[in-house]
Amino acid sequence: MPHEHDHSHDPCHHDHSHDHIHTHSVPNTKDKFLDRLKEQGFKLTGKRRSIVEILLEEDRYISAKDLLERLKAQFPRLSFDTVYRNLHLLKEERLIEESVFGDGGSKFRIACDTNHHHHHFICTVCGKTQLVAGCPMDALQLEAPTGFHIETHRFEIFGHCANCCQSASAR
Amino acid sequence: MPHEHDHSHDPCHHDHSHDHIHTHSVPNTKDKFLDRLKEQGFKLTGKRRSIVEILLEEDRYISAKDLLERLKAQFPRLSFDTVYRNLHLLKEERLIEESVFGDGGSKFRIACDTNHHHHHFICTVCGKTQLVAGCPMDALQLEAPTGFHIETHRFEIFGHCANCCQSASAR
DNA sequence: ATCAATGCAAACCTTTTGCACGCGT
DNA sequence: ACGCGTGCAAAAGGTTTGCATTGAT
Repeated sequence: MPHEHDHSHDPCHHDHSHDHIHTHSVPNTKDKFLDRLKEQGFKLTGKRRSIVEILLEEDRYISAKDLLERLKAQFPRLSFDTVYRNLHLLKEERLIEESVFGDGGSKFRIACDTNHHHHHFICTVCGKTQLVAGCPMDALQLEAPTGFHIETHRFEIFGHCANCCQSASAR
Repeated sequence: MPHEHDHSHDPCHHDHSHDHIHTHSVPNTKDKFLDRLKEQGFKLTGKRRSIVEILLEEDRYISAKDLLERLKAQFPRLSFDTVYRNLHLLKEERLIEESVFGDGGSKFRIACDTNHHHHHFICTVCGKTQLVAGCPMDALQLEAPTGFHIETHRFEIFGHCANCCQSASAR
């Protein structure tokens, strides 16, 4: 199982520019993501590449369904199972972020920053996000209830982004 | 449709103590909830009563499934559809709160306070909650991205409550 | 008597799983 | 050649809906 490779990161790693150059090309970032997978011993299949590429291009929260739809153009026989399997893999490798939305459905976006803890403004129309400055766990000087052991927290601000506000008023 | 009754609240409303007195009786609160439904023109069926009662007794986040299970004792032929229909109704009337948990499943709890905005510490084991003092939207002096129109936010702190910490270490 | 509430069954949607085959390494 | 990755099909959850019946008012 490739998952079990050690997580020490290769300090001497350069970005190689090769194949698959896209319109909205994201210079080295893409390779950084793919290399990370390779380091971990995962195979770089065309589908896996494309999922990373699309998520990078989109740069917003997107559902498995929408993602599959985009991928179908390239891989007509692709189905949900593979998409989910890859999304789970990418999430475990911390290359993407998942958020469960109000309707109970999950959406995924490329990791904004693999190192820093952060929260998002999220546009409920298009899924675009923007970073929130600060974290409530620091800002609120809260003391946990006696004996309560904090594991995680969730903080998200939902609304319409500038673009989607426009289109809404232009209606 | 009773839903369409006006939402002006009756200023002169007293709690009547009648039928259905329970072990963990929650004095007037229960009637307050039921009266609210009656005011809105909804029928007070046995099932609806019981759902409110159970949610009041539990006083924690509980899944539709767990709720159904508890109700089955009293109403063996009760099924999910009715539970969900009632949960939706209660949510619309703001008598209960819903939260989508990490696994994508919804859980419900009796409304803590119909008037005040609040956030929760939530025990991921038993669902018990405790109020968080303050709201990140106030604490963080954040300015929304230009043109971003904030609609809602979500802030929840997950972990193990004192009780569930104990049982875990007692293992 | 009326109309909301319920039971039943079935549909729906998202996500997951088993298994045999295909493909990246 | 090895073993992960994939397609297919099917199952699994959780939630919703249509319709006829029951029941609260």
